[in-house]
Amino acid sequence: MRKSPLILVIEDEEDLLELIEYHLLKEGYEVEGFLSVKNVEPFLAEEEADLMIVDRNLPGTEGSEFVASLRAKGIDIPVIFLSAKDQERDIETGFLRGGDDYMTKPFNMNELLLRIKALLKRTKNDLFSDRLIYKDIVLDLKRREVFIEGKEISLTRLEFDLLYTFIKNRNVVLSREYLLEQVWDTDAEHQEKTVNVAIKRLKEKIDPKKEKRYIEAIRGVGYKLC
Amino acid sequence: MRKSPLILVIEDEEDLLELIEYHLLKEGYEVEGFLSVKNVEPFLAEEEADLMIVDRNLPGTEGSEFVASLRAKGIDIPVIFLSAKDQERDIETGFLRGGDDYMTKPFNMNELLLRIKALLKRTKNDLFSDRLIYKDIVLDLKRREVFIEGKEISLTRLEFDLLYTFIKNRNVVLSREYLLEQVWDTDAEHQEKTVNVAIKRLKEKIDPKKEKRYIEAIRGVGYKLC
DNA sequence: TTTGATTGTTACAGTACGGTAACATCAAAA
DNA sequence: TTTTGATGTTACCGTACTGTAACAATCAAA
Repeated sequence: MRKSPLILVIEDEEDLLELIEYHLLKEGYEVEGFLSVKNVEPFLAEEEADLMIVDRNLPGTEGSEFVASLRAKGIDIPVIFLSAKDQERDIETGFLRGGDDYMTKPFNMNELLLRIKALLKRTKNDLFSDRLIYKDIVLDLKRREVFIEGKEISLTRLEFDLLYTFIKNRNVVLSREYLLEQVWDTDAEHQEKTVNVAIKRLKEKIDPKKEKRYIEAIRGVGYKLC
Repeated sequence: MRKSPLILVIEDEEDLLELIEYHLLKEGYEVEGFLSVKNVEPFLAEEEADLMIVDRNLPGTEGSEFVASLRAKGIDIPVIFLSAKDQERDIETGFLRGGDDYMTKPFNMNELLLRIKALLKRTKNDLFSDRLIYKDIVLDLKRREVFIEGKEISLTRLEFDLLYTFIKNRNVVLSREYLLEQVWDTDAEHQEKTVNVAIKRLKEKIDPKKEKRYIEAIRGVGYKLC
């Protein structure tokens, strides 16, 4: 695993790209540069980047559209946008998300480095507040992502909420009644059998080979995670 | 009482040890590092640690054996094991206890920090799990676990509820009628004989060698725990 | 010691419970 | 619209649990 953060830089002006890469490397970051959007996504399929620096004025795609398309696919990396002075106004109109930042060209390299540092720190702190870990299961609450032994698996809303409830109450036996209250709509009435099936489906996803037995049925009482 | 948790790190690679120490200190933990197993136990005799990070591949002793030997002496500190990739498989085969965790090298420092946080929080919470104790019997009500002389035994719903009722009413003679009311379905009618058999089965499980005689029959009246 | 009542033990059968799959329903996406 | 995926419902099966009855052991009083 990586010791220092990996930063992607997507910038079509080759000189500027090299300048940024140089400074980032000097700061001890790992850097991967791209002259266009083309090869970024395949790269991300292989490597987990910590931050992207994206020029908004790329040939072909708009930088912000590219980022939006990544987000639609669940790739959620904080971004620092580089934009021309005259685009400054657009910035405020929505495409910037909570974790993001931007700078207008021409910019001061020191300021960029400072912002990178700040952004990385911020996202790192976010991880602390939002991740729930049980054995080799990691739940990212904000992103609603689940990793088991480091590999991501996809859960439905119900399954995620169910697993979340179990991890929050690890080792405690939860009755079907309680689970229905916590996980299902409070107003809708459901049979307790419904819980059985939901748990069966969850088990199937988090432990398809039935090796781990994370969730156990406690006959006559309910279920528990142990 | 310590302000921040004390974490022991046992790792023979000096660089890695220093790296871990550095990050733990930065997170505000108190840290004590060891290059080998040798001085750990004397240290534990003096100081109460909250967590240990133990490399499984130490020169001389196997990390897990060392931890097992501590446990045999009643030193019961949660452990995060660091193991090489190819040892990953052993992990499941038993030496990992309920409170423990592990990571495979090379690992992500952030993830280690997350797991430390989670583990510390969990063990802290565990202290508050509500338990009912009678002599050497421990009932954990939320988890529905029963320990006798420290060893867990498994009870069915009926047996657990029965034992619970007895411990709640220790030294009091309980009539079969009362027990039927308390433990069995209130609506279903049962013979009083049913209680006899249920208690016989419970006795069998909590005292198979018939040494303890926890539950005693009071002729003509009922049963009591004494 | 004997006797009858009470309790313990065992075997057996019925039941309830949980797992599973198949189907139905619903909502969202294409 | 059609299609897809998510969720609820139902039915069925195997099994763990539990009630019952029959019998054995024990106890207490005579």
